[in-house]
Amino acid sequence: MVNPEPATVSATNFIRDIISEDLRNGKYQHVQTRFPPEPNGYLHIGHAKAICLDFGLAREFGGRTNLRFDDTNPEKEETEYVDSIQEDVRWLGFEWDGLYYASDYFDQLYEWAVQLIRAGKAYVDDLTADEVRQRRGTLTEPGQESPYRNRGLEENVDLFERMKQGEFPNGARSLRAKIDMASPNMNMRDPVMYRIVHASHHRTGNRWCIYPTYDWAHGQSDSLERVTHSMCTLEFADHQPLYKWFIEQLRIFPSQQIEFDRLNLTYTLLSKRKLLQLVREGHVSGWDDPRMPTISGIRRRGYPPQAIRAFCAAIGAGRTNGTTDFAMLEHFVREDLNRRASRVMAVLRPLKLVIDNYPEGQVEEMDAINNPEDAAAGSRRVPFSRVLYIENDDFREAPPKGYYRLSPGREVRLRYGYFVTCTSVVKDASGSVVEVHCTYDPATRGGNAPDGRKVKATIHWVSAAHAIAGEVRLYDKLFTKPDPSEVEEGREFTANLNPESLAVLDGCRLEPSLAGAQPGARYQFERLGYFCVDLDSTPGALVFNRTVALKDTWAKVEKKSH
RNA sequence: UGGGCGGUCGACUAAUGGUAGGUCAAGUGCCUUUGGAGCACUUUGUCUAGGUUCGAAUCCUAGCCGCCCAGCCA
Repeated sequence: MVNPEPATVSATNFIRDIISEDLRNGKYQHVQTRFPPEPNGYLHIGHAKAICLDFGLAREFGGRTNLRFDDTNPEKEETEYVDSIQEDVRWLGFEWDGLYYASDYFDQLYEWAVQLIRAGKAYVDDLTADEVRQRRGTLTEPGQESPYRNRGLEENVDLFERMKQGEFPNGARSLRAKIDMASPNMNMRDPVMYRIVHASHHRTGNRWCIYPTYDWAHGQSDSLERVTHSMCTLEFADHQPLYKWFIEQLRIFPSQQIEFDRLNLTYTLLSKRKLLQLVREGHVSGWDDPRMPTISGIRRRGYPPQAIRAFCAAIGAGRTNGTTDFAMLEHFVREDLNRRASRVMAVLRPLKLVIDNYPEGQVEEMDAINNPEDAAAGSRRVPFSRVLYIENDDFREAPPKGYYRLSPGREVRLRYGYFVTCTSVVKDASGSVVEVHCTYDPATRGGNAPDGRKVKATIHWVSAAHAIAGEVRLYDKLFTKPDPSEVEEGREFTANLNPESLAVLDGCRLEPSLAGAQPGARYQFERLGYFCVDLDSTPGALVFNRTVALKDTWAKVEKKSH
């Protein structure tokens, strides 16, 4: 097979070990997982790691995975996000077994809350959020109990019912679990279960004006779905005792939570809040700007889902906080595209090349291999003629040491064309080279010299008369610092934005086979990088995004000599 | 400072008391009709100090360092 599907998850990780053991010793008979995003933003590469774990591990053990939207906060959540999340999960290559919303469980949650009240385990508090905060205590000092903590059962039930009926304004009262204000675990200091929010919910409309907090809804939602292994990120480890407390009080199905480390990437921000800020303030064109680490952004950038999965498998999952090199992600993108992308020739910064001894008006169709990594990809024909465009970078009037490409008197190979030798240049008034003249050796057709002589460089080209025009967008890192959140006092992370993260090249020249290329199609522009057709393309005006550049040894050498 | 969770090459990750291995990055060479790809090789690591053991990255003790928690966000 040309493109073997890489493993969805790494050969081993501690979560797999736990699941295997749970199945072996009978703690659970099956595997049920869930991916529980809040629909308040777009999914990003960090979520991809969680998705690969949630869906990948369940798939591996013959289990099931639900997609559940944790929509407990009507003020932040929108249908737009629900739609994008589903699209992104599918694009990554996964399909859910059940599609649920935490809001599906609002009635059950309410009923259970009443049950806890009647059991003396929850109470309505009249304190405001500020007052609750003042009494919470600190990391080292216990909190104080609310004066409303011990009011009567019936009064609690009545008040809670009236909260639901909408008798009180936002924030006037809350329902709190009655646990332990002196607990060293802040989550156990009578956490809020319900707050009053008179806001319309994207699914339940105006039916409710009290909404469960995440802590109250999450564990019970898992339990209702019979989730066996509930994976989440490390910061929720402190909440586990609370979830267990609820489950024990209610005597419901015990889901097991397993925390793993969040993905961090160099030069990348993975905070929904900051990503939203980039969008709102117009630093990027939208959630799907190809520079964004969102799934929709990297999709538009041209990253293949297989590459994302291979990357997630490679980084694994553990419990140590770290930061993965962005280069690791790019490696998997290149590795995937190298095997699958068709090669074409495109000249981004055109320089005219005239072959003086090539017959005027003659056109030859040269055979070009579509993908040297995949014989099945076949070949195509590329028109060759007397006037070509070559890459501006591929000619130097005064070549530095180690530069192999074209320069006066030097012979190079035109890929799939002929050997040409530079004879002269034409300059404009300012002294820059605008045209290069050469002669070609007719015996080298296709790029082979019968006499066996070698050239040190092969450069790409397009025939001036046959090339089609196109726009190419060159993307670079969005931030200049490995840790974009590292800023001087009083500055914002936006100060680290890379002003050169986008360079738009107009007037690029593409080989004619690219005419009609469809949005999303991926190619390798030989010697330059991987590019994909952007959504902004129209039939007559192609736009390409640079997905990732090819590794460039020469650039490295040149940089070192400076 | 109370509680929770962690510390293995520069980065990510294996080794589950028995040879510290893989991937990325970096470097060197080979090869090449992409300065791509591929191939070969190289450099660098168990936080510290004690202890248990024939044997410790792994177990114990004590330190040190890092991350998380004081939203009616998730």
